[in-house]
This record gives sequence, structure tokens and C-alpha cells, in this order.
Amino acid sequence: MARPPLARAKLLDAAITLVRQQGYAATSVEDVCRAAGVSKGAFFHHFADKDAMALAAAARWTEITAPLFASAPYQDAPPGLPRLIAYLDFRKAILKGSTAEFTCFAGTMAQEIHCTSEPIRAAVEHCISSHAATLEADFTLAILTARRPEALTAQDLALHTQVVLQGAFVLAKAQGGPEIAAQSIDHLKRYLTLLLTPETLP
Amino acid sequence: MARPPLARAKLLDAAITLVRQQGYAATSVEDVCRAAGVSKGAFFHHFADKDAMALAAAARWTEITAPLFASAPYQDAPPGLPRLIAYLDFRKAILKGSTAEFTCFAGTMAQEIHCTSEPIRAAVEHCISSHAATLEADFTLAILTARRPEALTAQDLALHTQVVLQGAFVLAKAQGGPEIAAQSIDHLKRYLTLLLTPETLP
DNA sequence: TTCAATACAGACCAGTTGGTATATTAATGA
DNA sequence: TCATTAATATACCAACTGGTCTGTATTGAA
Repeated sequence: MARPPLARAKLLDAAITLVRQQGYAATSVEDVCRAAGVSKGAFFHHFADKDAMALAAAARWTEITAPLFASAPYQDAPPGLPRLIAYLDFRKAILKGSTAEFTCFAGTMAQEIHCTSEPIRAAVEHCISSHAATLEADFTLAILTARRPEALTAQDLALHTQVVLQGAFVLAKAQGGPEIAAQSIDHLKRYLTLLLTPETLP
Repeated sequence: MARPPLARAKLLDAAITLVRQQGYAATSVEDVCRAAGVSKGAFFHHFADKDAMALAAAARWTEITAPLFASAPYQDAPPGLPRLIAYLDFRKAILKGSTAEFTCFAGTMAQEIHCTSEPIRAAVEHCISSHAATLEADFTLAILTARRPEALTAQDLALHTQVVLQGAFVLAKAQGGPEIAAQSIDHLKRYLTLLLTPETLP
């Protein structure tokens, strides 16, 4: 090998940023190159085509977000419901900056390419479901100790959590601000509390 | 005036269909013309530019969906919580066909143009919030008779309902099927029931 | 019957798109 | 030290993009 592939990482980061702002189709290869400060030659050296870059960007998105959550403060909360509530407080806490800065690359991609690119669809589905899976252990525990053991599965609840978050992003984009997202996360917290609080209640 | 503007309606319907499949940026003006079976001349006779068409399509989307919900069977349910539950059952019932057929034009547009077109952002925001507003009366009533009068507003709950639906669409697109959407709507039904059921509970 | 306005068609244009071909640079291994 | 190969750059292309221009057909009002 020659020098390390600097451009590749810069291209993926630029792509993720631009897609979160404008969407995938509206982001041209040249846009990405310009934002990354590299040439088109570098782009097509690292990626066969634009879709291959999208696939790599999905992988990079998980690479970025996974450690962010793995080292987040909510991991120190007691397992089960408390940690899930702490997770949602963390999700609220990171609703900072412009809409494009706190919304999800994977969700944005899913909206655009669900009909047109099966590989990308699968890749972003993996982004979302693998993140949801990190919550399953706590859901499993919370369900076990729950007061009302309605027929619930941890996977189902973990995915519903992502549904609320993705929907919160859509409404936040529509409204142009994060307020609705914070409110909806509060509703989700209340739902999980009502559903999974152990033992008695007033 | 000469003959009625046939092409305009066909163009808007085609645009809505295509945007739900591919997104806005990926849908070219020619695509829309071809799908509508009219010429480019007709397109630019009716719309100043592509964005003007998007604005008109947002209005048309409300024109289509408003009567669909206004005449839906859930309107016959008793007011308050029962009607809200019936509403969500209706939303589940219309999760039929391909992903593009049951997902929301406004939500898709919001994801793509939130940073790039303020007028379109406002238009699709109106689509969503005006639909949410149709639920507010029932939420107001349900909150009044609710067992636990936590600080809730009807508007807030109505918007949270839309958050869950929009998020359900995103995950359905990512997964390539409606199952997750139905499950999340069930969670929302359970939440509203836990929160708003009047009087005592076991 | 004429006339003006609306509704539509189709050719055309300049800019942009994704992608290629080719050249240059810089490390690595023999 | 020198060939090889990865990494980056630049010029370029055909296809497509949003948008314009000009022309035509249909209609209602006078």
C-alpha cells in the first residue's frame, strides 16, 4: 500500500453530513468531493459508484454511532427499566444543534431508497436494527420484572423505541426544531414506565 | 377559460405517487410528465418550477387524505378514547399494498427538503399538523375523563400520534414490510389506553 | 365569426450528473 | 534502488436535468 486512505474517511464523513442535510439523491458525487476536499478521481478509486459509497457510509454510520452509545453515561444506570429511561434521557440530551445534526442518516436513506436499492435498504435496516438490539437485554430484564406481563417481546419494544425516535426526527424536520422530538421521547418514557414499572403503583 | 386543466391533476397525482416511491430529488420533471402522460409544456404551463409543483402536491395530498379520514368508519365510534382507538385501528387497516402505497407523502418530503426549501417545509408541516388537529377534540375529551390527569395537552398527544405513525413508516421502509408499523400502532394504542382509560383499573 | 385567453405539445438549451481514461505521486517490498 | 501498486488528480464524456421558446388547438365571450 501507499499512503493511508485519508480521502476515503473524509468522503464518507462528508457524505453522511450532506445526506443528513439534503438527502441522498440531492447529494451529488461532486458535492461530496468538494465537501471532503478531494478530487473525483479519489472518489471513484475508493468506490465503484455512488451506491457503493452509500453502502460504505451506512457501515461508517454504525462505526460512528455504536461507540457513541456504548460509552454514553446511561450505560452506568441500573439494568432494566432505569437504564432504558436513562437511554431516552440521553437521546433527548443529544437533540442539539440544527435539525440535520441530530437526525439519523439511516432513517433518511431508508425513506429515499426503499424502492430503488435493495442492498442499501438492507444496509440501513441493519444500522437501525443493530442499534435496537443493544437495548434488548434491558428490555428482557424489564419485562421479566414487570407488573403486567402482557405478551411483550424485548425485540418488539426495542424496535418501537426506534420507531418513536425516527418519527420524532421526521416531525422535527417538518417543524424545523427539536421540541416535538423531546416531547415524544417523554411520551415514550411514560409508556415504558406505565408498562414496565415493577410491583405496585399508587 | 378554455378546457378544464386535466393535466394539472394528473401531474399532481403522478408526482405524489413517484415521490412516495423514490423521493423528491430522485423524481425528475420528465418522470412526472411521463407518468401523467402529458408533455413538459403542460407541466411548466401549470407550475412555475418543480418546487411550485411540490407545493401544489402538498395541498393536493391534504385534499386527498382529509376526506379519506373524514368519511372513515372510526368517525362513528364514541367520542374520546374509543374513537382514538378506532382511528388507530383504521390506520392499521390501511397498511396494505407496497410500502410506497401506504406511507406518507408529507413525511417523505419533510425528510428531504427540511434544509433546502422553507416554503415546502412549511407546506408539508401543515399537512401533518392539520391532520393531527382532527384528533384534538377526542384527545381533549379523553384527557378530561382520564384517571391520571398528568400535565397533558391534546395537541401534544395528537402530534405524538403522528410521530409514531411517521416513525412506523420509516421502519417499514427500512424493513421492506408493514409488520413493524402495525406493531408500533399497537404499542401506541396500549399507551393511550393506559394513560387515558377512565376510572378504575384492576 | 372573430378574438383573446387558456391548455397543451415538442423542440431545444445550458448546466449538471454519474462515470471514465489517463496521468502523477508516494510508499512498500525485493 | 527500482519496480510495483495504492492513492490522488485532472480532463473529459454522454446522458440527463430543470427550464425556455415557439407553435397549436380548444374554448368562451363579444
